[in-house]
Amino acid sequence: MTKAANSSQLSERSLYLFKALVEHFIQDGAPVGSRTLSRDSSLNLSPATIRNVMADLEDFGLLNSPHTSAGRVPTAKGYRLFVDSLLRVKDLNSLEVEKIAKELGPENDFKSLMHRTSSMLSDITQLAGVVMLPKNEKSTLQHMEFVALSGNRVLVILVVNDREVQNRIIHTSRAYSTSELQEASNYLNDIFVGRDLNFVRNNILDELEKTKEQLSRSMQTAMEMAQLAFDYEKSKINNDELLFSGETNLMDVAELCEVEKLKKLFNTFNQQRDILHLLEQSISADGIQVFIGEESGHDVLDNCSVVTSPYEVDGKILGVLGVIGPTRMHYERVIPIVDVTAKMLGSALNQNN
Amino acid sequence: MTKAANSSQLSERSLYLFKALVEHFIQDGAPVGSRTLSRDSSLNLSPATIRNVMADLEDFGLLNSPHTSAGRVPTAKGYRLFVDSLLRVKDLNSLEVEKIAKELGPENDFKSLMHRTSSMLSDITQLAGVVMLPKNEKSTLQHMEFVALSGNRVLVILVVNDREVQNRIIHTSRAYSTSELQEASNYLNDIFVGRDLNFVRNNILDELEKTKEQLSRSMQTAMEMAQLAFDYEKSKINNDELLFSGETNLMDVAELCEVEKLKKLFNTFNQQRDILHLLEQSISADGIQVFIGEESGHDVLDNCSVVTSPYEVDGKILGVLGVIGPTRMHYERVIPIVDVTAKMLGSALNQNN
DNA sequence: ATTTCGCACTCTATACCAGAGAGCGCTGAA
DNA sequence: TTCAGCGCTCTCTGGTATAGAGTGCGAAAT
Repeated sequence: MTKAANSSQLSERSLYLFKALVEHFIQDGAPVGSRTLSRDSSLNLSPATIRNVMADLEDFGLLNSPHTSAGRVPTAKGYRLFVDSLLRVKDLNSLEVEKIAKELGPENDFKSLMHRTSSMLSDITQLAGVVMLPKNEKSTLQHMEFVALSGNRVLVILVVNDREVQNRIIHTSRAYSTSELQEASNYLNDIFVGRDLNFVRNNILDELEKTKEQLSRSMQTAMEMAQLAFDYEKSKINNDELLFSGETNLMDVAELCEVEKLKKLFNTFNQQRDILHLLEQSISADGIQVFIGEESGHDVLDNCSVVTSPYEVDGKILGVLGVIGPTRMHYERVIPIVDVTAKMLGSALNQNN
Repeated sequence: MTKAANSSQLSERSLYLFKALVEHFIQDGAPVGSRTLSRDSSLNLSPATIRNVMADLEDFGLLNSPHTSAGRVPTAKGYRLFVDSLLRVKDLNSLEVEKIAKELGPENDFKSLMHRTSSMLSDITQLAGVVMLPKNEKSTLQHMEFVALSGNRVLVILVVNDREVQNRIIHTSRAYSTSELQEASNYLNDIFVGRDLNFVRNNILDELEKTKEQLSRSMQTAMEMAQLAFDYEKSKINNDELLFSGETNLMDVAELCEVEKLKKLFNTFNQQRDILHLLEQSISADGIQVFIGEESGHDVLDNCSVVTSPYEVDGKILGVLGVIGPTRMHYERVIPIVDVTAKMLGSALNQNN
């Protein structure tokens, strides 16, 4: 064992070679051997020397041989070191920045802005993009409205958080006139606008009791109707919190070209649970985060890395976006892309909503 | 050449054997040879005889040998004959019908009803489900509403066709009060409710001119605002006309286990164009339709069949739904499933909206 | 002490070959 | 008309040989 390995501290040269190896592997995808590295790295070292160094790196758990006589491949720990300490992030060229800016223009409404962000991410990186929608825990009622439909049905529209419009149809026991519904919504708006949605939900009944005497019979029914609407709102699970794009790009990635793996991965995307969990980890940490392969704890992501960044408006984090690709991705490009996109989405949301 | 081949009319027996062969192939996916067929078919014929029959069937273009000495496989034409004339559709067992009915219960709103339909189709068939949303050519304005938001923004809500809620945010030059907006929407509702959306779009300006004198200045601005909203509505392309589910199920299908094919197929799904075109063909024909493999003209669907049925409310066809799977699918099961689903979706829409 | 060279060894990928098995078409007999 | 038999074709499987890439280690060189 060489000095480097004993000192539990890798030499400058070892790190340099390690970096070269990782870059080479990211480029080619093939395990890289001593000879290749000797040829390509600017240090003039013989393959034999490099073999010694690589043996050290393997002792440190940074490298790994798929089998006795293949080249070496970075481990998850190796990628970690690479991403955290060795990686030199490239600046995006102005053309790319421009493209991002164009996609995230202010002429989009909220939902389509999110969609565009996701598909733009996948497009520009040629990997899979994902955007986590803001969690609507702190939903504030902005406006509510009833519209009479045919056949004893009433359309309830809720405007929430200055941005989101929810609607559902409820069936009522009798038909309501437009003016009745107008009256009802005016009354409810007066009381509840600006309040938290949970508060509204919990207090509709109380309010109903409190004002029972002074309300006309028709108004009471209207209130009950509103309650119905909110009960629904409660039961409605937010099952489309994640937007994916470009999953098919992952089919081009050599590491994932087995149908079995792809199926598992795609199913994970569809279930959303695991990915959601992963993204939620990143919502608290600020700035770019990189999850590498098995690190994440989800074995479906074995050969995958996830690069995420929260996006925020007025310093308040709304959600997380990111890119999913093979561990062997071009971090130096993907990281700034995710970074810039998060910032631009933030400012687009700011001026737009 | 035997008599059967000359008479340009296949014998009863030939057809029986053909049917047996197709069923066998659908079951196993492996080319089926004369011996197998001799063993499994209830006719007691020797492999040699069956070989003669199979040769006839091949002359008719119904069968095909992948290579000299494999079994036979049905051609597209063969599937066509099978589906059109030989197939005996199974009745669904009550359990399955129940399951479909449960998923399409009336407690769903329009959009989620469509989603459920699609995912139910894929779930029950273990193939990919697709639902084409109603084309909104004949959109009738049901109600419109303006809601003031912060910062000179106004939320415009359109209720269309007794069912669909559209909304967008427009930026205005000044802030409007709630009562101003109320007044504006009342006015516009009076004029335009029940009219076609295109009519509204085209006549807003006229109406504005006509009533210029009698309107207050603020009302005029409100009208302009409405026009803005409708201009947007026009530019908004309907890019989510198709809902897919269970694409990953196709990964289990042996015929499609090559990554390249899958990628092409998935990309086709994402582009929607080709599939949309296919489904539109089926909207005019009433009842179940089966597109088999290359027949459809889209070579991505080489090994795929598409089973579709339009769904209707009050005898008016709203859209099309269906299942996409390998040519080698269990038609006798899939066809009634699609059929029943279309009918149930129709009645769910009827009582629901 | 570090670097390098040389050599033996290991593992993979590829091609090639042989034998088995499945299936076909054809012919001639029942 | 049916069917048994025969020769032929094609695929699949497993075994073997070979080339290539890369390692590890000891000895020589710097």
